[in-house]
Amino acid sequence: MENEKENLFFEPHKRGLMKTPLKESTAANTVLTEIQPDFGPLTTPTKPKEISQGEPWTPTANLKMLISAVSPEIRNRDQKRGLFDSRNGLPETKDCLHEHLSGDEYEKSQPSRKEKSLGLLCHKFLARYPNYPNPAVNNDICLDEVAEELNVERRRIYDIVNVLESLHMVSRLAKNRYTWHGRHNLNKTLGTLKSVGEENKYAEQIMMIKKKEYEQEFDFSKTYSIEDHIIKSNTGQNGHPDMCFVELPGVEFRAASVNSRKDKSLRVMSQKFVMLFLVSTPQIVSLEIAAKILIGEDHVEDLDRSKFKTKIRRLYDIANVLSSLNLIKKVHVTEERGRKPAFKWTGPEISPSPSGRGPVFPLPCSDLEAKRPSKDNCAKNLFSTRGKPNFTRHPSLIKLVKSIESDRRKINSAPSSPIKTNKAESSRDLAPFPSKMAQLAAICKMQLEEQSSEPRKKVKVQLARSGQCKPVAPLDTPASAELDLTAPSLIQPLGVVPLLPSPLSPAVPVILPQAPSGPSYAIYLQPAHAQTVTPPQGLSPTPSCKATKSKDAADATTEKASSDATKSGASTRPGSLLPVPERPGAKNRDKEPAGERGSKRASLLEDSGSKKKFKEDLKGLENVSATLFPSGYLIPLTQCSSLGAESILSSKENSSTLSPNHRIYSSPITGVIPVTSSELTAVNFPSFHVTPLKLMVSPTSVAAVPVGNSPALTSSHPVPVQNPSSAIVNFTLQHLGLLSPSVQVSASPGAVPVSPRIEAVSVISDNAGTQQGRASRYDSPVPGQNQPNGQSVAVMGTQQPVPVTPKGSQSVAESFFRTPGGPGKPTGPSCVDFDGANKTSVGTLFVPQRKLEVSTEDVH
DNA sequence: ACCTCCCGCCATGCT
DNA sequence: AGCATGGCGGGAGGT
Repeated sequence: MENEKENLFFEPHKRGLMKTPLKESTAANTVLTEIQPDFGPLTTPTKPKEISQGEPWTPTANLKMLISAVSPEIRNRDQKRGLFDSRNGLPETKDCLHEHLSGDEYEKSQPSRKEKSLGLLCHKFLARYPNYPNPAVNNDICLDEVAEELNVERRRIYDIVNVLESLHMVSRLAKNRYTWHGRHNLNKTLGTLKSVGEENKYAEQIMMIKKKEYEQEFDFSKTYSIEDHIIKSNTGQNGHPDMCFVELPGVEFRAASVNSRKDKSLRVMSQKFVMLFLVSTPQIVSLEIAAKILIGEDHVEDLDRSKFKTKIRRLYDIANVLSSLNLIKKVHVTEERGRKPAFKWTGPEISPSPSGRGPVFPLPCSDLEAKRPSKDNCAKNLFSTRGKPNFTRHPSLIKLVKSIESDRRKINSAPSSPIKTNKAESSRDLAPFPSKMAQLAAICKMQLEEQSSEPRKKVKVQLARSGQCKPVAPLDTPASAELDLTAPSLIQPLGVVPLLPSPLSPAVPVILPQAPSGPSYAIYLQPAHAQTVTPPQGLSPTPSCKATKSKDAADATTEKASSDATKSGASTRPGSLLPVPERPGAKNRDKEPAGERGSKRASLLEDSGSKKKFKEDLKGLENVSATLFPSGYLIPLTQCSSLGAESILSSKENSSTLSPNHRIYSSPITGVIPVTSSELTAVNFPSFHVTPLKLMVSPTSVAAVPVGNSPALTSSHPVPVQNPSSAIVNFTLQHLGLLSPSVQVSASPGAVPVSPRIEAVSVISDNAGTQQGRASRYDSPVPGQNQPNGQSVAVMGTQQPVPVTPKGSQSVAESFFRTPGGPGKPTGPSCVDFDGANKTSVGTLFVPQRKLEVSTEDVH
């Protein structure tokens, strides 16, 4: 066991699969083995089981730290008890103990509760895998095995995996299997989450709650109602509550989200919880506030105690895992009332829309539910649609998303279902889609903004980039490497890019630029359409894309496209996937399945009418461009139209496989990127200083990150986009008005002058270089692999909660988000409401925060 | 007495 | 029916 470390990348499950989950007693032996050696020095209570894991990847630093943090107490106890032998080879001892000991003794001997804590368990779990796994290696995780090895019930593993999944550190492959991604996508994910959090106005909500509390202290009970309303409205509208799982672009998260319950709490709660940290200025979030916000809908005050308590319990679970990841640490906030447990973000600073623009997009659940028959209601409990319809996203979007998800699920989820071979595939298939949408949306925004100023080229570039990024980052190792290379150059990426292509090309053999991408997209989209029934425009985004593509490409048949896409996916993976020996067949299967999926979907949905619908829709929309982005993802279409379409296509393609081409394009894109950032900024943070940074970042991200998706964009745009036309317009206008400067800036990332005002705020004087530096800060264990994404780390200066502009920004945002799903209808009215709400909220924002004294005490 | 949160029942969903 | 997931909250360990 010990030897295992040998490999740089070990395979997670080296062991045979044993199914039986053992309980501690039984499994004890096994378990012990597993634990890492790293601890060595420490007496880690836990079992050292496998040493192997630790080393290769991350420098064990993380583990050590974690362990040290966690374990000291435990160790001591353990030692006392003698139960643990943390050292290796002890398992036996343990067993003996058990056997010998009689009831009481035995029990005593058993690990104390702490030893069984989720946090510790999580450390053990994490210790098994490198932070930056080699994509080439098989990184599958067998839950049963892990449970056995760690000697815990499977239920606990689910808790961990669910949280990790929310961060896209793992993704579900199949029934009992997950794929370990490590921190490769972490920054990107965080960036996306931040963007989404901003969209949801979490910061505002937090302030409101604090304010409320503050008032309460003074017995201003009345304020509650008002505030509550506000909160509710925000939540609902913004969609927090509604939000479903936020998916990232590249990584194959799609798979992860597959499960039926996907949207449920733990995962979503985890993401929301993280969002709170990313959005709040002090980056300290108390459990109480988090619980209130997460509960959202319910009247905060009214919350039943039980519900509140339950929420808190869950938050502890999540916090334990996040703590193990070193993303947060426990602290206490002292307020007038007293000390409250809270957590402080200790993870990397994230720029709102770090690298990717498009990758992420939150899935809207609530609305869809209603509309959709689908069983999976996103939020059964938490987000309950019930309370209010919240949605950040338009119904149409939601529908799309759901449909997509459902498809995915069907495809992926089947527990028994064969494992998806490569992430690449799956990710490409599914992931791209969403991300693309997001990207598109972002692009559109950009375009809109830029319209005035800049030409489409940028747009295209961006698109291309986005496309590229996604595919590349997650999957291909090589890509990542390349990316890394690129990163340095940042702005100059262009030059770099070219290089990449060649390397990539090998990896992604077949990928035809457009063909692959096109098809794949189409596939996804269609289903949605079909299922959704939705309005043509709104839903069709994907389809539209296809349509566009098809148009561009000469209407390749969807089927072909799908097939191509599949192929491409397969091709893409190669590099990354290789590792998995077993699966050669599987891969094929997977591929095929994908193809099938695509074909099915396509055939079913697309062919039947989706395409036609799309076209029609498009026509209706008028412009092709519009069409492309049907639902608003791409909203900007009109303006972008010609360009947009192309860009879209390219992006899609890129995303899927084209990496090479895309990359190439992307380089140019750099310019593009900026735009994205601007968009993001505009949307989310118009007021915030972020913008500048973003700009900076974006380039970097682009260059650096293969993934390319701009989470921010995605997040922000995705939902909103739906009604492209109106919404977009509004956006644009607003942005221009508010953001214009930023926008411009973004537009010309490198050279372009920054908008004066914003700039000042952001102070981005740093240029690309800065970006990079920041970005990497956090992780770097594995240089090469590190994230390609590289989100820009742009750190924003301080963020202030509510800058002056908030209102405008909000309104804008709202419009996006809100956009009524209806394809045709832009969301006028709804928006209004929001605005009102928002404004209110805005006012609220200023609410005095309480003084929080944070005593950073570490817990554990 | 309160904070944490483990534990495992049992609902949910898929096969 | 059987199995995989995972919501949920009782109640116990810690402090």
